[in-house]
Amino acid sequence: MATENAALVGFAQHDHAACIKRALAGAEARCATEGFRLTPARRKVLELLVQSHRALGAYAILDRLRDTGFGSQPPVAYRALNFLVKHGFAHKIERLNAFVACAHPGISHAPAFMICRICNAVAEAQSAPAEGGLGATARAAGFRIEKTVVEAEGLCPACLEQARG
Amino acid sequence: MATENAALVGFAQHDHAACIKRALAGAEARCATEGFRLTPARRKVLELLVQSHRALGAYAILDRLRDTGFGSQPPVAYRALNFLVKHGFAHKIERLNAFVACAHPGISHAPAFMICRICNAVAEAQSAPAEGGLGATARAAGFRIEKTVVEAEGLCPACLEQARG
DNA sequence: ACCTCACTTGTCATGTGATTTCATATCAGA
DNA sequence: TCTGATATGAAATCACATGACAAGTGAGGT
Repeated sequence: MATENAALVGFAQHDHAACIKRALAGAEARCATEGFRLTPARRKVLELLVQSHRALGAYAILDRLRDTGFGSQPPVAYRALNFLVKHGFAHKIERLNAFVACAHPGISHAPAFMICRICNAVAEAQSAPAEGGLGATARAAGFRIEKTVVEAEGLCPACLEQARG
Repeated sequence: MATENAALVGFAQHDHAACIKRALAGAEARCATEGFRLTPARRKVLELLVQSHRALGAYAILDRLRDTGFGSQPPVAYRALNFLVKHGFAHKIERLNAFVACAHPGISHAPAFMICRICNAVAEAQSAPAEGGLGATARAAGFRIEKTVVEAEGLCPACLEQARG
């Protein structure tokens, strides 16, 4: 049953098994068409991220890689993560020094994140700070924005409920 | 002459000596009225941050502290930095794992930062992501935002000019 | 003046995150 | 098949951050 594999994404339940499959298939397809090499290590790291559906530190990923027979030195994880981030399959959460699978792969991207400070669940949303007040400030200052990090910290619905308990 | 001490703040020149004095006096005043203890170590760290007027890593601060006769273990720096951040005298730049003095102390705060990827200069602006699209998304998702991190990376005016050269 | 409680400091030890370096292996295209 | 670009493995090292504990300092009550 789908509910057995249900997990948290964007703070809502969903069919997780299908979602993992879809994400990996999508990544494979895009790598094929764009000429990227989704090697076993990279694929495995993406799978780990999608599977856990939360922010994972590089060393947590490394542990899981080791258990699966891959190399166990930090660069193994970091190289795969860098590849995934570079091509938009994953994002780094600066606040947590951790990584999440991208929730909207393929779509143009100025991601914003909501991070629960209790359970560390992460939901991805869209943002466009460079088009708002910050963009105007930057233009006025002569600063050219190339990339933005937007991360909101707070309480996810579940932990909020818990806290009210 | 003021220009001798001129330095970068918000990508613009200014009278740095006066600015340092003002920042420290302001912090002292606020600590006095609110009952915080601006101890020598804390004051020194704030001074270092204001003086350098850029993002400093905790260990860079620690080095300077050591040279000035303070303790030389990491917690010395981190404790002072935590105090300063907690009370709004400084901010952490998540992207750089570094700290800057607050440019608008006392004023209510949802800071946004512009970070030059070449020279690491940092300018502080105001933001209100929780009141824009992200706020709406969060409300819809049932997420309660408590704090936001907004950091734009790009090129400051000087480095942009350099790059065009 | 003295006590006491809360807070601050100093230091050691350790945990966590990330990169440099160099040798080796694999793949795609000439 | 050669070659250049890219990917991997492994060792070492660097950078960032916290836990734990003992000792010192300050403000308020008695």
